[in-house]
Amino acid sequence: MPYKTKQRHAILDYFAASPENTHTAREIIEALSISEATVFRTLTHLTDEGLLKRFTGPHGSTYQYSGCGGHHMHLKCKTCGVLVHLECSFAEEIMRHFATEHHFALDKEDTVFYGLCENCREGVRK
Amino acid sequence: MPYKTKQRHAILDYFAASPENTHTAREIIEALSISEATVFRTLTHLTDEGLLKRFTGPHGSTYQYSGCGGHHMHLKCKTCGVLVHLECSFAEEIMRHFATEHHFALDKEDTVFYGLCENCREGVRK
DNA sequence: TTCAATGCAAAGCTTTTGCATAAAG
DNA sequence: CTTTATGCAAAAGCTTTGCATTGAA
Repeated sequence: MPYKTKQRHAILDYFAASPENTHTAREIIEALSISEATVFRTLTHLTDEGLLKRFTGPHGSTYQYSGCGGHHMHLKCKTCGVLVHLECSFAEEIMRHFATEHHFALDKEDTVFYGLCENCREGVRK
Repeated sequence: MPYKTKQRHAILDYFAASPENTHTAREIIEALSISEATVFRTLTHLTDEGLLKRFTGPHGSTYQYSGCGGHHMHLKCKTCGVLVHLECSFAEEIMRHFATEHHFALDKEDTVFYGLCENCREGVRK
């Protein structure tokens, strides 16, 4: 089981303070003045434990608070990065469709829908 | 417009030869003996042109042939990496649900469902 | 005391860039 | 002749690892 260290707490608090935003390892390193090694190791642990969600992009990974740890899909806005938790019975419908029609067992945890949220959609129109 | 070079052709042929598989930059570099710089530059160009699809993971990117270039969602198997093109009217239903119920404009091109394909699912059971 | 976590520095990887040369249009 | 592509080597990131030390249980 993980030890309750000052660093681990600081990092988790940082994410919990803005559950709607994603943060990079670099950002944590600079904001909290914790060593690179510790930040990367802790981010990996927290992700493995399900407390954070990791998004891997072309220029490295970003992480986001996932305190709920629920088994559900997510919607992610390509512009502002906000992550919407999809607690919706329609998810089951999607699962069923892929299973019966495409012989594909969807992984809820890992599936992320990408698109534009309401706010950013309006921004585009302007 | 891009020049028709020997290297560009070789790379595109390599992908076209196995449209159902993903390949890494390193693999291309070694298999075709083309310089790193050229491979990365060409992969970027081909992805921008829509001829390849890029998947970014924790340890680098993988690319897959995408000749069809269609506007549809994809299913990707987490185990074998196979990419299934989702040409299915259910996609419209999903779009509509997210738009009306979640005010979210899904991006078909970028949305990838992750899970296990039929073959790999059977493998797990053994 | 025991075992995990930290920090520092060094190393590993993937990917990018500068620049001279070669090839395509 | 003009413009893009190539190759090499160097550099830039992001992330990981080794090792001695610190701190939690």
